[in-house]
Amino acid sequence: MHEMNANWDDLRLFAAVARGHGLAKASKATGKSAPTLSRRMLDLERATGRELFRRLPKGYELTADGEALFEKVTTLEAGLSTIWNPPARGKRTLVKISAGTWMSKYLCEKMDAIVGSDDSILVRLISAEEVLDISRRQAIIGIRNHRPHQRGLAGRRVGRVRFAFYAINKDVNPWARYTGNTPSAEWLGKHADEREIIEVTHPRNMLDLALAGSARALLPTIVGDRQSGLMRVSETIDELEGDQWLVVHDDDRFSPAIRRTVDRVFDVLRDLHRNHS
Amino acid sequence: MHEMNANWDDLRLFAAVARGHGLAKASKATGKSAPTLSRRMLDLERATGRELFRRLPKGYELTADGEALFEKVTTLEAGLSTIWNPPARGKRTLVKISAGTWMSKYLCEKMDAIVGSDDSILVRLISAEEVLDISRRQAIIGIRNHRPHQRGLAGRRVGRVRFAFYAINKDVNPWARYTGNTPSAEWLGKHADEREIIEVTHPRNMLDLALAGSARALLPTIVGDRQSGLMRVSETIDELEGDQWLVVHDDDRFSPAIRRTVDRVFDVLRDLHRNHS
DNA sequence: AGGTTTCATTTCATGCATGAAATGAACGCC
DNA sequence: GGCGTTCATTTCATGCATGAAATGAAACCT
Repeated sequence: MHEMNANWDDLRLFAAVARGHGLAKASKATGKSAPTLSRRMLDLERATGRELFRRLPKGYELTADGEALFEKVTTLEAGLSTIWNPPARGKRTLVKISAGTWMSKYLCEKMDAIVGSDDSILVRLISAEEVLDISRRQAIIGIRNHRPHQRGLAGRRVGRVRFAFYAINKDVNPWARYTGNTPSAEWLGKHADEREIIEVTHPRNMLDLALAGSARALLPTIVGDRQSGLMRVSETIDELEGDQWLVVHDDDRFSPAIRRTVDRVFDVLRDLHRNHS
Repeated sequence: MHEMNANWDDLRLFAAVARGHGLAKASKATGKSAPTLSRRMLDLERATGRELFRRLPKGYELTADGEALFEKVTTLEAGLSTIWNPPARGKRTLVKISAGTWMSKYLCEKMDAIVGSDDSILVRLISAEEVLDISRRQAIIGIRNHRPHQRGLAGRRVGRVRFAFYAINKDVNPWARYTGNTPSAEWLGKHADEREIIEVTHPRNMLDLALAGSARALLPTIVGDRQSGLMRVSETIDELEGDQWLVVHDDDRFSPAIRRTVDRVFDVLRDLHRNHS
């Protein structure tokens, strides 16, 4: 057996067998069964080319070679004792997720899948139409409609987003118009002309108007197609079609807690696109 | 994850990943696949509660925590380098097996199963009726008709041995009598009376006489019943019935080579008894 | 912009290490 | 001597860690 491939974990188990003077006590200490320990000790004797134990009816007794190895293993065990620190308890990682109105709404529906039983994170969902600065840590995770170009940011493409009008039926003609600074809001401003318009200052009010039968709302198809009580009343708008990205700061990929959260947010978003297209 | 259960082998793999600056080179060095290494590094990060790597498109880069751990692991790796010595090559263990005539004959038939491809042992089969002193290492393994009582000897019961007369047919009347110092030889001396006797000074000559049709031979049933050309021509002799034991010195149980040989001899003998009874 | 290469991660099938159960051995007690 | 206990080892079924294959991402080249 080549040195590089010998299982170091057999050393840890060896120490437990030596301390317990046999397999029975070591089995309790390590959570491995006695048959497994028996085999692993034979593996270790083969790897070292030495007889480490006398196998007696009442248990295992170290040989001189075994005593020497035990000393070496307890020394390295002590040296390793500082590396197995669990993360500080009660110290949650704040994970700021920024998304627009429609994505925020969806993430709220799926928050159980994002947080679950993970008590090492504290999620703050920042619902805003403007783009927060991830490189300055205004957000940790961003849902974006552009690929990240900024240095130090990493992006994962989630899917494609299209816009269309939605209403309770085709007879509804007025447009609900959001007056903010988004591509879809700008499109509405450019194409409204002399149409009957109802202006709102928050995107969710467009949806309210549509559901009330008062106006058509320009919504992402992944949102409108899932909304009961509404139907699509136009073709999709080519100008507004684009990709959706999950953006993270490179440095934050190193925290297991953040990695897990990123993965779960990504999964949730991918599900949305997968079930839609 | 509790410290006692953390897998030390992850540390060995960690060093390989750190040296190879990623999973691809470490996979070649360790013989583990990249997916496995990826999972094991995540396991280790969980056990330590630290981010050990930056995961980049071109591979893995150690964090400061990772650098610290790498230093510690290479130190312990160096400390362990002397324990993985393979056994000295070309140095065979001499395994002296002592048995009486009939068991020696049988073991010779089964020597392939005992030695096989095991080139770490050299078997010396000592065929003798007298009992060699295992505690003084005249023999390493003994096939005995008594349970070992001597301190430091360990015995494993193989089976039961019975004696009966064998001949080519019931019409053969002379007895072949071995003049040595065994229980069956003594029994023959006590019961021969005025019978026609042919004396021999070696047990195998009794068999020769029987096969030649010149005499009856008192043989263990496990021997006589297997001998083509002979049939049992008497009931078994109660006085001569007894157990057969495999006896080893306790100290010799620690050598893997001897252990293996003991196990194989035991298996071969058990087969004999199992197929017979 | 499209294609190729290299790397890591995910998905899925399966080999093998593991543990439950059975077995064997030794010891102690009645 | 028979029975019970404790321990280790063997046998057999199976859960899970592993690796093959697929997938995704980034970088580089044309």
